[in-house]
Amino acid sequence: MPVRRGRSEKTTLLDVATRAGVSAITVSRVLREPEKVSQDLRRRILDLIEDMEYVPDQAARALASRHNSTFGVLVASLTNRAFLSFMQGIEERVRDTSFRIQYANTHNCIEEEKRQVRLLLSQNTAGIVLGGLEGIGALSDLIERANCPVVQVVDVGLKTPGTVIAVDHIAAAATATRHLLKCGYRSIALIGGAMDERGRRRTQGYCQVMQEAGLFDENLLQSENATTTTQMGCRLLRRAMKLRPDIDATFCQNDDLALGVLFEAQRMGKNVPDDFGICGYNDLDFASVMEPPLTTVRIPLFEAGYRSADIMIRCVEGKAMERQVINLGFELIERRTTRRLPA
Amino acid sequence: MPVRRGRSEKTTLLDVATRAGVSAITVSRVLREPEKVSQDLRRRILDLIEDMEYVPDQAARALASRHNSTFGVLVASLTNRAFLSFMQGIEERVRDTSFRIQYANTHNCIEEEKRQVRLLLSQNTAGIVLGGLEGIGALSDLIERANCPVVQVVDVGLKTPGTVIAVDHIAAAATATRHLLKCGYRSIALIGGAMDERGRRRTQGYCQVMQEAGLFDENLLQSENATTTTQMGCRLLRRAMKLRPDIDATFCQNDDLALGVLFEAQRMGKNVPDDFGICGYNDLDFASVMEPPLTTVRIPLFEAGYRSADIMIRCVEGKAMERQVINLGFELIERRTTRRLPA
DNA sequence: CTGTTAGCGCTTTCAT
DNA sequence: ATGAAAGCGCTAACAG
Repeated sequence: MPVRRGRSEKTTLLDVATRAGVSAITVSRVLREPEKVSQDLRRRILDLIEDMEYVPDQAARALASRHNSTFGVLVASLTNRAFLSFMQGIEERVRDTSFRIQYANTHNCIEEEKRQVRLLLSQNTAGIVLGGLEGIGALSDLIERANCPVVQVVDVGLKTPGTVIAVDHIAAAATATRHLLKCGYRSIALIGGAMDERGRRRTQGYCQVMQEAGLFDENLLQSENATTTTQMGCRLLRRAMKLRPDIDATFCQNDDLALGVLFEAQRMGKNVPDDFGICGYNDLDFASVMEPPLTTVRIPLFEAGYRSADIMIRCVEGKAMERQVINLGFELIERRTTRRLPA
Repeated sequence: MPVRRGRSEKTTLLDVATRAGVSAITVSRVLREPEKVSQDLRRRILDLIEDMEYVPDQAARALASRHNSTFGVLVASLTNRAFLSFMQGIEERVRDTSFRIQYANTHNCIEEEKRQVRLLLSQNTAGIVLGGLEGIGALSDLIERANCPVVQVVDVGLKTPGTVIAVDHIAAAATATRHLLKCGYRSIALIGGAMDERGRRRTQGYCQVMQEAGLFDENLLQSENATTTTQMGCRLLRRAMKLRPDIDATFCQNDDLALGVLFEAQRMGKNVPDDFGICGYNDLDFASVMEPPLTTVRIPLFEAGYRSADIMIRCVEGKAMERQVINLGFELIERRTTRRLPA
């Protein structure tokens, strides 16, 4: 390494102990079980630690104790705004604790998921959060054998060991589609992104409702297996209109897409919501202030992250919990990219 | 811990060595310096490793070698889309290497920055990336003493030790403002977000140009010291118009804000770009497909992330480099939220 | 090319 | 309430 070496060899526990005239273990205790050390001594050592700028070596700690204080957070992709909310939730809960977070991105690849989970497990990670991964099935063996809490954010009804924060994408998508029907739209296109588990479930919810209504048509399904973007929304709407020029509404699998659809619809000279309805998904920040404001389905992703972290922390701290399944629910937020329901 | 214990004690290097009838160090070598072990033996051991599902213990490795294979990435906040691009760049470069990434969020707090950097340094982190932090000055001591590469993404002209990826926010903001003036707008408001270092510099660039033009007015400055959102864009435009109803253009410090300004301007019945010009910042994904498409300044954040990681990796791999300063530049992208320049 | 010895910095376990 | 001894799983340094 071409890099300048730190000038001072770093301070160790022993250095502090020697200076304090005690043995290493006492200093160690001050840090981890302060109540087991007498007032005076404790204070003296604490001062010394500050003075000497002693910082414990996590590697040594992890090796000796076989416990690690980092949580592993695995998500399928970093590109999506939805994941940002999720990560923010985790962050918020972990903040001001001594836990650290290691994020990894599996790029929607099952092999990579396995590799990463195996890696985390072998490092005595304090806990693992799996957000929106693909290989639920493939992972269950690993998860069962885990000796740390594993929290997964997955769709309702998917079987998996470990604690589950569930989101019901099928029901949410069905609700959105049904809403569009109630508003009187008939040719409702589905504008979608990545065909991961969640995407497939949303598609399924949409298809069920459309079939029941006798309005299903494959040509109404437009998606690209990639991260959703506003640009993609524009592109997919154009593509859909070519196949079915009579389309009078879209259910978009993400508000990003919906934003694109709105702009593209404006370019096409359509009047939203009278001629053309739009329903989004996720209630991203801009949804409420678009013109017109976007009707969308809100999934509490921040909360999902927050509670994932909370579960891990409680578990590690011994405030145990049985394996549990938490359903976060969803909410249809009716704004003005869809017509008022006929009275 | 209430959690089920892993059934098998985990396999160690020694286990593999014993089974192979060699000493531990040989197995260790197979993993780290395979060329130093004979073909046959190497293959035999590799098979065994696979068979026994041996995964090296990173903590032990880090402790023994005093090297850690994770990079620390410190950013001021996770909420901003700009950081997402940056993180994606890092991710892309680190992908398919054996390095791991540990992100931390300093919540725009200098104390927290110090704490985190100190922590990373004490853990023999392989490298550190500091993205858009506040305490450049406060950190320089720590950075100088670092024994690993430290890459900072900061504004041009800020003095700091370590390698720097520089962005010239003053010049970029000045260019944007000048463009609006050239288009013939006169009452140009500044719509801003977090007053961190970058924000202040952008403001500075704007102020300089407006002052030179004799058009500066404090009432044209509208900002909230918080993460930019589309909603904030709407709010700030309304606020600005109250103070200066004659505003005919805005320079927004983020495209998020610009999106909000566009919607709000539409609600006010303004005609963009004829009555009202908008210039954004960052060229986020939706900028090119808005209606009308957004004039904005592109800062290559993905590239900043990619190159940060690249520098660290090269440095660690010994393909050394002197401390360097890389200026990524910026680009004004003229679209249609600003009038055509008079010919 | 392979092995021996020592020890990274901390915590565990058992004593006092 | 404090300490001594041992060792976590691995790699550095030196031998052969």
